[in-house]
Amino acid sequence: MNQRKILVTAALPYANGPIHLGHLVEYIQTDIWVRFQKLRGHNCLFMWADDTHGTAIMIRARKEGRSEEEVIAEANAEHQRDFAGFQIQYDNYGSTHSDENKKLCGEVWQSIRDSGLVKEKDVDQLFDTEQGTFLADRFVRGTCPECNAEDQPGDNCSKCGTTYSPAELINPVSTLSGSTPEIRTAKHLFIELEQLHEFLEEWTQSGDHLQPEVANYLRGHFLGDPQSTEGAKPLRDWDISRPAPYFGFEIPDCPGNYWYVWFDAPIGYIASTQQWCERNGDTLDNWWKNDAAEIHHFIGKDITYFHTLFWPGMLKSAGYSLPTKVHIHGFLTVNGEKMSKSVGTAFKANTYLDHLPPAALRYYYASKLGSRLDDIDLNFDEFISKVNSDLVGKVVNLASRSAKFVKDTGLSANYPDDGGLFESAAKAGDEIAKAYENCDYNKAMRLILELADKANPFVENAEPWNLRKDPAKAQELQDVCTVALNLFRQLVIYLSPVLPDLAEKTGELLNDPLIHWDQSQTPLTGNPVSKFKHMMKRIEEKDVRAMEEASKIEAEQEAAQTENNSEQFADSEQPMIDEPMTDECTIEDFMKVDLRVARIVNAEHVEGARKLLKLTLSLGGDHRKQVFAGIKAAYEPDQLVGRLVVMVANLKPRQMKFGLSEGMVCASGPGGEEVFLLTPDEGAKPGQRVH
RNA sequence: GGGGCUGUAGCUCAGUUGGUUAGAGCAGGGGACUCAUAAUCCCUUUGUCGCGGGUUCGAGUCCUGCCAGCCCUACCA
Repeated sequence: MNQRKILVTAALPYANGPIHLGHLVEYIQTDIWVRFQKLRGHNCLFMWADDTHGTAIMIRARKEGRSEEEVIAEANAEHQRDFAGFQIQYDNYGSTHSDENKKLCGEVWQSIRDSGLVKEKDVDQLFDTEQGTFLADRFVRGTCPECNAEDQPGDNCSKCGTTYSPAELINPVSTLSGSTPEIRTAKHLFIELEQLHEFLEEWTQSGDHLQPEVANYLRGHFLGDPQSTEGAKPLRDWDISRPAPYFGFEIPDCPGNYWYVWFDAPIGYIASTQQWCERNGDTLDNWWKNDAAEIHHFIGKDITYFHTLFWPGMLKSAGYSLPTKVHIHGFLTVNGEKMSKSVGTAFKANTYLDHLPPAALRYYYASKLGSRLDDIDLNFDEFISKVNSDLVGKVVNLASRSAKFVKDTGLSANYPDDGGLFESAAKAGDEIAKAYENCDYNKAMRLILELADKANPFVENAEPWNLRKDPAKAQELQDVCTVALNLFRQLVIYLSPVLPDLAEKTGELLNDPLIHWDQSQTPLTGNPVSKFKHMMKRIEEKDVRAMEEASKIEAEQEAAQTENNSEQFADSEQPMIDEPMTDECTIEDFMKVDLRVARIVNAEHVEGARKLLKLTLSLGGDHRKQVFAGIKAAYEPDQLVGRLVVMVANLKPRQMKFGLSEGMVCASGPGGEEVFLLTPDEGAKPGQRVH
């Protein structure tokens, strides 16, 4: 077999948060593919890194009062801890905030400049004057200019679906500071992607670089179809720079401006390779400028266009190899629902590991992952039954029901007649390998389990537990167990990209490490058999429940914390809907209303009145006012006497059924029992005017 | 608003270039066994293939309309 050179990447985890089970779909998918390629004897590297730049990390560092470097170093350590826990094995783990990356970004940038793809344009963007930063869309909320729905995101309205720019919002508010941002104009650099249209059309639509539905998506959405009546659509310019302040790399020939995070992030793949090369005496060109080397990216469908349009464009301009294939997967849902942090279904990697074994999730994902973009669902009932019945009940059971009968004798010296079981399973290896290669892991798992379903009946019919009772049948017993253990070993080799742990334990059991796919093609004979130890535990429902519970508690704690930070108040907009804002008034208008602090010196029920209380208010000295207030349902007179309120002191007196009312007390609320009197802060004195 | 994908047994999914009575695993029911982590083995029930049209000798498979779900929509869909 020709040894292939294969470089693999997974999307770079963002250094602003923990790894959760959704991320792990991709990372486990990638790890399985890499392990598979290595097992087949190929020269395969998994190059990975943290994605560290952008506004989000800058803001977070600022809020926590530490440097961005500290924030990303902590994330890096946490990420690598989680990956180790899930047995995800990479050859290098870098960071986009590295010297190597900075240098490479500069080189790529220069070639793009030299190709004449860069142009300057002025861009209007909202600027938070308190935080001193431009605001990305997701940091702005405001009233929809179309339907007047309040508290809508910066890019489109969740009520009416209109899309707009954040600058068009009525009453925009920065979610960072709560202040009103202003529009500022700044120079941005753009890459004219349209110049690469023909190349991208060619690259995306031919050569099996993309799954067919992705190629369709790109054509329908961005590129247009040159054959159709509408023809090709021009690609939009890509805004590649951000003005200071920004956490990232400053653009060398454009001081005060930084590369947008999506420029330097994918270059991080190359930078990570560079680090590996330096450590291993290899050269970058050997991997990134070599037609004999394949490059495979694994990503989620949300970042499709970055990897299928911008990234190939960048690589092309800079003279690097283009991706051999971009493998795109769907998202994870939990029990049929979108993962949700607040509900606690965004299970963190280390929360899972506190309660459950990594192999279980690896197998479960493998059994659900196909080569397409469908979302996969994590259903815990299915999870439990799949792991228990497939792995423990069928696969591991083969070893645990036969190993101890040959503990003293070891495997037979010659492989016995097994009715062709081993041979046909060996032949199935090609189809299983093909399924792995195509990322059809669910198919691979199905094929492997079919083999296990044939192996168990063999043991059943051979009845080793009866054979051992008759010393004359010792050879037969050894032969039966030799077959059972070889079929088991074969299955474990096929499963080893998914279950490296099981492969290792099987190697120990049979005193022959499993390191190559081809070991599945030849039976193992004559080897001693070690004492059988449990290889995999059944999943208990209570452990799953414990994890769910732990995750829910974490979610609640986090929610409580955000509330304490008064970071974001999720107040209802109902009051504003019930009583929309009135027309603008001038300061002169306002000054006509004489608001005064007043003390309630007497409060009493009014005979015959359903809603009213009669209040006597003191403005200090002898200034007294009598007011009838509609607060009977909300307050007892006793509660009121003595307290300070705010009143409209110069309101024209009004003759009411029960007497003259000489003002109003200020209160909010819709009425009835929901009336809330305004109280000045401590220190206010009756008679003081409210400005 | 535009676009992509999906819709097959209670659940998770297979169904190759359209070709006989539509399959598997799990779950459910019955039995066997006791070596094994209440594991295993045998037998067994279940389908208006989302709905409606069309092409065809023949459609789960191709075309079309509709419905439902999921996802995407670059600081201008």
